[in-house]
Amino acid sequence: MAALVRNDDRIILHLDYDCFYASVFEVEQPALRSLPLAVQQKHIVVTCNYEARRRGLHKLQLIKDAKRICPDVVIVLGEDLTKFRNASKELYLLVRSFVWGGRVEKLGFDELFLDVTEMIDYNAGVLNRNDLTNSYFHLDRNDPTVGFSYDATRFQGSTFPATEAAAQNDSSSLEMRLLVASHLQGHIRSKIEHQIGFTATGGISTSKLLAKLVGNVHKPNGQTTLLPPYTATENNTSNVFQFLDDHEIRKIPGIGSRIAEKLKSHIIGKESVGEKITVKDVRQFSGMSPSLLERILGGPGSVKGIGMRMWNILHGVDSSEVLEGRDVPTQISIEDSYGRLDTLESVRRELVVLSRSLIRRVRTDLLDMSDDTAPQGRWRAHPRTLRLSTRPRLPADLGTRRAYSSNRISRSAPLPPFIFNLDENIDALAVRLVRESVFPMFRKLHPEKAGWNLSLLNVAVTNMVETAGDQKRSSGRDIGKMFQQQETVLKDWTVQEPEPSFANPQLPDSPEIESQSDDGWDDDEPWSVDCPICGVSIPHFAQLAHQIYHGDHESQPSIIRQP
DNA sequence: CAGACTTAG
DNA sequence: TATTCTAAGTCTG
Repeated sequence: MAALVRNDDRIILHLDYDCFYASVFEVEQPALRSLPLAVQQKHIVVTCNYEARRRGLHKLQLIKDAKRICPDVVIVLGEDLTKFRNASKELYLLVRSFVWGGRVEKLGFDELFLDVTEMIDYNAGVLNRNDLTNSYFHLDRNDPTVGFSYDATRFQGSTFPATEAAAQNDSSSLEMRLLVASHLQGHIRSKIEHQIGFTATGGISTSKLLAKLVGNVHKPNGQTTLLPPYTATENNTSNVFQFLDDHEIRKIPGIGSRIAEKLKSHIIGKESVGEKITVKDVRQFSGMSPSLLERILGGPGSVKGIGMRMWNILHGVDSSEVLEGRDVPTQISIEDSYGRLDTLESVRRELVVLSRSLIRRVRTDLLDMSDDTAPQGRWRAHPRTLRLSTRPRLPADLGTRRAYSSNRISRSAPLPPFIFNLDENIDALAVRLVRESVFPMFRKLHPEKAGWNLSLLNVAVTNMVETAGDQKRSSGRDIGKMFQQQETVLKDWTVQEPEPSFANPQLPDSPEIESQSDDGWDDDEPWSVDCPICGVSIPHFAQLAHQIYHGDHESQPSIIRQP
């Protein structure tokens, strides 16, 4: 058997805000707290509060079923994610303010991973073992008045297993470090509740995998610490195996429907329709090994090294790091779904609506307003690529049993830079973007004029290039990368070509674009462009003056962003 | 790189 | 089973 190496030196917290979308409405309108509340997107309940769950509602239920089961349910519309995104950001910033080194990773809108190893090792180190009951947790190394009192003779919240074995008094033991961490977790959850109004569920362990899974044990508004021992000895069984073994494999993070199906059919055979299979079933399967898993799960399209990775996960081993939050996203996308979308004109109308939202989001998420020298805001990054995705409605004929597929198709093209013009109104920018770029891409994706019917449209910007001078992360480290970044940004700024360098996707027979066939983008207004040194938006006529102001790049004549 | 696929909430 | 509205990451051609 391969050696089992578990890394127990890290302390990881997982936080999950309880029924997040519903809670956002409850915080906004506290009267909703005592009522059954469901959040609707299109024809389904995407989430509901616990009062609604008590009455039989659940996630991803049809609205008509929800109303039938619970006629007095309060239904609110949640298709616009803006307020969820804002609440998520506010919570993230609060939590990050507690964690040394800002080691906080977001997973979706409602989950966080915290690497609190340094805080815990420091605080376990200053414990007074003669008076553990009156301990003090230091939230600031340099200011001893910042922190909270706690009782270090007991865990805060619940544990798994529920009853502890013999307590160890050694401050460097894993048990003591986890105990201290459970009090930090409790403090953070209480701040989240009292300062912002959300309850959250917490998990405390030594990896993202175990912290997330163990948090599920007491939901909602609870927290659970996975107790040692994490490795089996002659006398004790490992609590990690104890905990993991009864989990359905599909519930393990990293095992999705695809992998679960493959494992299932290889372990219990093909004709197993609704059956469950647990971690123990897989782990104890005859001949189980990383290489057997590699044979079962490998093959074309699957990730390399998947056998070893799955073997580790099934043994509770996860060495993945808590990644620091990024200050710019890698993509921004807007989508909507439709019951029926089968004419060019309706598609064009919807694409304009989506593009408007997209440009609004690009402005709110990519514009840094905290720079006094740029009153309109300074671009933190420029996306360079535009992507249109659609989901054609499945042919209804023999459609009951079709293979698994994501069923989305997409086309990408360079993003025309005029959308960064802050003086232009968003409606006009959206109409132009659709006319000159998105709609031509649609024609490329669906060359036939009719005969299709779409259930989804998605417009996205990707391929972000960060603006020079935007510190990657507050720590300001990794100077080499910043210079490298600056170099790649500068490379994008070249002397303007006489010809428009990014043409419309070539559709000679497209009547929609023939009116402006040969003047490209730079027909009317001069674009404002962004200085690669300081990021400010410069009108065309002021570029030379701005370059002289910087001196750095005075050797470059007329700079314009190349697609 | 573009496009499909997988996983996640 | 996907259903909603996203976001990230990996693989193949």
